[in-house]
Parts: sequence; C-alpha cells; structure tokens
Amino acid sequence: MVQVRASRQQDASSVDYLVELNAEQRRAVEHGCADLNDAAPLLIIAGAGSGKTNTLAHRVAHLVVSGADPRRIMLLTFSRRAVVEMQRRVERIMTKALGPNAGAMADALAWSGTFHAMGARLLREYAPDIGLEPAFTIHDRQDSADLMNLVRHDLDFSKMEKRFPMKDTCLAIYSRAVNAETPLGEVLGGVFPWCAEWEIELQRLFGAYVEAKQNQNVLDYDDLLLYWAQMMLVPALADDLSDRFDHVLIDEYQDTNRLQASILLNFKPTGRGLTVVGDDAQSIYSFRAATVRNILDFPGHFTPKAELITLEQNYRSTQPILAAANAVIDLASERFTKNLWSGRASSDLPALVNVADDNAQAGYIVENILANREAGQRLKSQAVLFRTSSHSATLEVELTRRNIPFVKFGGLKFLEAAHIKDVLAVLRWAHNLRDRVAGFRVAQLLPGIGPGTAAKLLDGITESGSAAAGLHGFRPPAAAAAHWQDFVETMSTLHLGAAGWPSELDLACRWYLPFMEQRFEDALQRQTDLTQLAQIAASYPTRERFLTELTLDPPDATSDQAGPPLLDEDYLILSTIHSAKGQEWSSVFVLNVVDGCIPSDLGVGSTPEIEEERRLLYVAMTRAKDQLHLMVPQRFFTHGQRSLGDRHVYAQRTRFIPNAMTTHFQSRYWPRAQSASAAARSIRAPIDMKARMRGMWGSS
DNA sequence: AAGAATCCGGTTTTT
DNA sequence: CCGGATTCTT
Repeated sequence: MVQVRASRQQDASSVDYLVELNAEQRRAVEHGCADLNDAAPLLIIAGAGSGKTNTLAHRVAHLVVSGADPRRIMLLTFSRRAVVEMQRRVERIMTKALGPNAGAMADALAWSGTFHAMGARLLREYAPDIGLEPAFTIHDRQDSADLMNLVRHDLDFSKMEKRFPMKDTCLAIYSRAVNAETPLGEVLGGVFPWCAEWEIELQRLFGAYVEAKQNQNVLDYDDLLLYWAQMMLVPALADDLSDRFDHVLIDEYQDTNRLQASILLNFKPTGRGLTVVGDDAQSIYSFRAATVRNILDFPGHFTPKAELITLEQNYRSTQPILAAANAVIDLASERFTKNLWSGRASSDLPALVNVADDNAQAGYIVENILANREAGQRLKSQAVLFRTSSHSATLEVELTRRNIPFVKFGGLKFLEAAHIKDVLAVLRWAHNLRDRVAGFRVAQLLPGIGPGTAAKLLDGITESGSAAAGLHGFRPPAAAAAHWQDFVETMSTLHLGAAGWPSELDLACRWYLPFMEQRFEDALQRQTDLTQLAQIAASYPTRERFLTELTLDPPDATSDQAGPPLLDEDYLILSTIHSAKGQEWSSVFVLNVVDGCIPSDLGVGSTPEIEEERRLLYVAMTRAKDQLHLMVPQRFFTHGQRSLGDRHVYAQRTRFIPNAMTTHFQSRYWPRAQSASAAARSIRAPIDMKARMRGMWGSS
C-alpha cells in the first residue's frame, strides 16, 4: 500500500495489453487518460457480449498505469460477484504492464463494490458528521419487514376492518417511494393501486417506521443509499467526498434507480472523472425502481455533454444465436441501441425444444448435458436458466437422482434459513442491544418467553439506558428461569466482545444448539450449516465487518453439497435469469419459454412490464456462446395448488417468439420416437383435447 | 401469556 | 403449499 505511488511511472506507451481491443473498446479505455485531471464524463453503451467487463477492467488498469492513484478510484458494480471478477481481471491486466508488484496496486482498489456496500462504508466513516452512531446494524429485507410489522402492530393497523396491506407489501411501497424518489400518492397510483385507499395510514406507518429505525440505530438497505444521497446535498460533505475520488466508474448503469443517480450527480456534479457503462436492452430491474432514463439522460446532465461510445461487436455468441436474440429484441416497442453483430459463424441454429411437460423438460436437459460432457464440455460451461426459482425443482430432483452436481444461484438463500437467522440475530443483538428486531427474535428462543415477555424485556433495556443493567434486572417468568442465568452471561460476554472474533460465533452457536435441537427435527443437517457459517465467519476480521458484509453480499449460491470444497470440482450452473446477468456459458438451456412464465403471468398488466419480460428473454438468450436450447413444455403445473397437485395449464410458446420468427430456430421434439409413425404419435397423442377444453377455464 | 391447532390468502425477479 | 394471523387450550 505504501509503495503504491513508487512503481507508477512505468511508461504508459508500452501498452501491448491494449492491442487486443477493437477500435471502440480502445477509445473507451483511453478516454481521458492523456490528462487525468480533466477526464470528461463518459458513457459506454455496451451491448451483450461486447466485452464490456473486459473494457471496463482495461480502463481501470489503464488509468492506474497512466498514473491514477488506485486508492482514489471508486468502482461501483451491481453485485459482489461482479466486483470479484473485475478485480481479478484488473490485476491480470496490470501484471502485464507493471510486473509482479501489480498485485499491490490491485489491492489498493479498495473502493470497489455495490452502491449499498460503498454506502455502508462511507456512512460508518462519516457517521459523526451526520449524527449517526457508527455501530449501526443493517437490516436485510426480512428484518426490515419484521420491523415494519412491529410498527404496523403498534399503530393497530393489523386489526382494521378491512385488511391492511401485509408487511412485505408495506415495505415494497416504502422502498419504491424512496428509490424512485416519488411521492407516496404517485407510487400507490402507479404501482400499487389496490393499496391506494390506505394512503393516509401508510404515510403514518412510514413515519413511525423511520422513527423506529432511528431509535434502534439500525439502517435498512434503502437507508444506505438515502443517507448517502442526503449527505451529498450538504456541500461541504459533497466536496469532501468528491475530492477524495478522482475517478468514479459505474457498471450496469441501466439498472440503477433515481436515488442512485442523485447520489452520483451530486457526488460528481461536473461529471469529471465519471464513467458509466450499460445497455438499455438489458434493463431488467425496474421492479427495484431501476429506470432506463438514467442511462439515456446521462449525457445531457453535463456541459459539454458526456462522450458517448458504443460497442456493437459481440464476441460471445455464434451468429445464429445472435440473430435469434436480435429478432426477439427487434420487436421491442422502444429501443435505443443498435443490433449487435458477431463474426462467429456457425450452421447450428438455436433450438426450440417441444416437450410434453416438466419431467420431459428435465429429461431432455439431463440427456443433452451429459452428451455435451462426453463431447468435452465441462459442466461448469453449461447453465440452465429460468424466470422463477421454483421452476427448477423437477430438474433438481432429476440431477440429484443422476448424481450430477450443480450449484444454484438465486432464490432461497443460505442466510434466510431460520437457524442461521437465529444465530445472526444473537450476534447482531449483542452488537447493538437497541436492535429490537434482533432482540425480539433472540428472547423468544428461550422456552417460556413469547412475544409478551420479550417486549417487556426490550422495553426494560431501553428504559434502563444501560443494556447490561436492563438484562440483569429483568425477572424472567418461571418457565424460563432454568435457562436465564446462562442466557444473561452469554449475552453479556458477547456484548462486551470479551471472547474475541471469531470465537464469539462459536459461543453463540454453543448457546443456541440445545434450542435448535429442541426446535427442529433435522437438527443434524442444520448443524452442518452452522459449521459452514463458522468457516465463513473466520474469513472476516471483526464481528462488525462480518455482520455488515454478510447482509450486503450474502453467499448467493445454494447446492445440495454445500460450499467451498466444491470450488475445484465440476458442477452445472442453475440460475435465475436475473442472477445470470453479466455471465456467459458455452451451452444454455432456458426453462419454460412459454406465456405465463416468460412473460410471467403476474406481470402482464402493463406494457412496460411486458417489455421488461421481453428484455429478460433477450438477456437469457445472449448468455449462450455456442448452444442455445429454449424449452417449450406443452403444459406445466401451476405452482403449489391446494388441490391434489395435478393442476396444470396448457402452455403456449412465449409471445416473444411469434411464428414468423421461428425461422431463426430449429424445432425439436423430445423424446425422439423410435419410428416415424411413433414420432407422429408422440407429438399428437398426448394432446388430450377434453383436458384442453377444461384447461381453458383454468381447472383440470 | 405461551404454545398448539386451525384457518386464510397469496403466489417473481434482488441490494 | 407455505407463512402469517387468529383462535383455542393450558
């Protein structure tokens, strides 16, 4: 770190690492490097597979090689995974230019991460300046919803004559208003019309929610952005921060929201040293209030306008795959980027695969994946993508049965399991005894303590001022007496941090274990999860870092055979389309490319929603390098119905691939029949006309 | 006031 | 089918 500046002036002309770039990429990389103090704002529109990550990594590396101080560069990405990938590449490129001490330079790129993670770091640092206590804890979405629920209860909204919106809905409305910087009334009218009648109550609820957060010294995800944005409205703080960073680069800009744009524009109002990268055709996070306007309006915010560079050559996919993807996005009602082109010729068209149902879909995929592996493709270079996490259930069963290892991204997470949340709540409460959500959860772990007693205990702690006194002074009900002493001692030790990190986690687990065994049938399985949590904990230097970074960058993969040891082995990728952003695989299978799944039947209300679903399909298709299989089951089971589980719906191929477009695909039917007549039968016979008629009305 | 039993309703994507 | 809310029992 100390030596960062020393090795700098390696001459930037020996830049052979730039020769592999095409002209546009190179222009993007070299933009502003001639005079580092006066780099005009830059917008890079980077189509799918156009080497976006590579270009951005080269730009960062080139900035540093040209003399920029890596400690004064902020790199904002969309996910933790993207950060890691970016750092890996930057280091590799810099090694070419600077030799072995490039590692230190790459490490000095400390300010890289998601908006939320960088927000959390800045807020801790600037906490004294903005009246925040630095020991704040961060609530994930579940915790936030729980707090919202407590407040909702306190205000007696839970027992209205007419049903008040549920906690998750309340939180979603709140979050929307904050992230879109939109007044409540407008949010209700536009996105949550069925809750519009509750505007007055919601307004009160949110006021109380904010107050509760402040009293408890907790921040939710939105606060990490909101406080940062507010900070940037204070000129002294904005100047201070702006002076600290010469270059700010933002990836996936099409998926940022208004609040994030506000932060940016007040952070770097002149746009000097600002680079944003994105592709409006891949905007798929509007449910999180992301708006494509950010990227479209970016150039006009500055005078002179931001420089615009467009990357249109796709290096990823074969030409036929790209042609099919282009055809899909061509039908979008509104578009700003041009079609991509690829130099990768192939005679192999992407496949539209007709199968009978879910089981056949799984069968086809397993067969093809195994065949690909026989042909030399590693499992890791193949992926199965889907709109909704639950869509892969049948496939997961089949993969397990056939002993094919896989890792799943998206959907339910490790951290959301009850026992993990319990242990984390213990640590979080110890860290911040005012955190009511954590305390409420922990206290109720003790037999004999329910919501009523827990609330009294928490009130006692709040009133007594001293946390330890509140805990010691409390007289537990008889039923909890047996565990009380141990409980108080454990919490006190943890609160004082006497045990040290990470042995504090062991202490928490040891205390928790008996309750877990009592509560859960499968305690043994859950115990391995706790062991894994301990392993993760060991890689963080402090309790605070552990708690913060775990909620901001949760491990996002789940698999049947957990964790780290898997890293060296070969495994198949299962992922939601959303989580697949920015990734690529040699072979890609997309599940349920039918109306009702893509587009999801939930989001077909408005045109913008449908357009987003179209882009979602586009994103899925453009992940493929060599092989693309779009699965079209003729019927699929509707999710978890109350009746006997045989409820299914007859599906149509997605509306995003109309008949005229099928020339871009080869049609396949599976299973392939033994003979021609059998083939005909296997296509026709399963169509149960009567059931189909009944299916038209949604029943079987 | 806790904990078990029962009923009801909603159901995607994620920092 | 699952989680949350309500009701019943102790």
